Amino acid sequence: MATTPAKAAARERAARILSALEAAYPGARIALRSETPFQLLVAVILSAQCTDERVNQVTPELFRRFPDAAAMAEAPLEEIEALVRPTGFFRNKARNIQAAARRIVERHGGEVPCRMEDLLALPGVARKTANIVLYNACGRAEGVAVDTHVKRLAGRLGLSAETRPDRIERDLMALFPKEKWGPLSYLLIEHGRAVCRARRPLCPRCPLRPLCPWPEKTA
DNA sequence: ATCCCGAGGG
DNA sequence: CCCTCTGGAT
Repeated sequence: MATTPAKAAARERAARILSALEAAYPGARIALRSETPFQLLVAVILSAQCTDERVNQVTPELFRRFPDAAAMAEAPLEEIEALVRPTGFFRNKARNIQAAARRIVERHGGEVPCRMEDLLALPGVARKTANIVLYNACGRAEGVAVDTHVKRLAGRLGLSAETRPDRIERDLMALFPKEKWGPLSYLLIEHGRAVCRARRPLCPRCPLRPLCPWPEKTA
């Protein structure tokens, strides 16, 4: 594999950032609650532009009524809409959840497929959602889940100068070893929530301060 | 680029 | 009021 001193230096810096994150957030992992791969998929679809806490408030009742793909495929759409309304975008989310459930029943025997190509073919599922399902339900990461937190932190930390999620993901995949792709998302998300917040980032108490090129806005 | 969409913080 | 929260489809 061809490499350059600049790329090696970038990976070295990325490794230091990763070590600091692992030390600061030893328990970082997915916060969405689910019992099965299908429930995980539904929870991730619901998490778009919504806090995971709110998703966890609606999923217990949703999964009690429609626990698997077969049940969700037959559910009255209005009922799904009513149950997921607090998460926002409820019509799109309900429609996508049911359409995905039907496709899973018809083409995958009722079980969430563990192939990237099959996941991306599900309505409402793009790389961010597929990456999370692959890592958490299938036990292997084929990429880095780039959500709003990862996007923001990658920019501030100088890990990527891109704005498109797929390009940010490509940059992160080049910077970190494959076995870190899965955990990396949760470390960045945890840090993004606790310290490197979108609005008033807490730079003075940031464990990554010496490694961060972002100009501090707070004193 | 725009739309979908609710809830909470400041 | 404006911004943000684990996006995706048109």
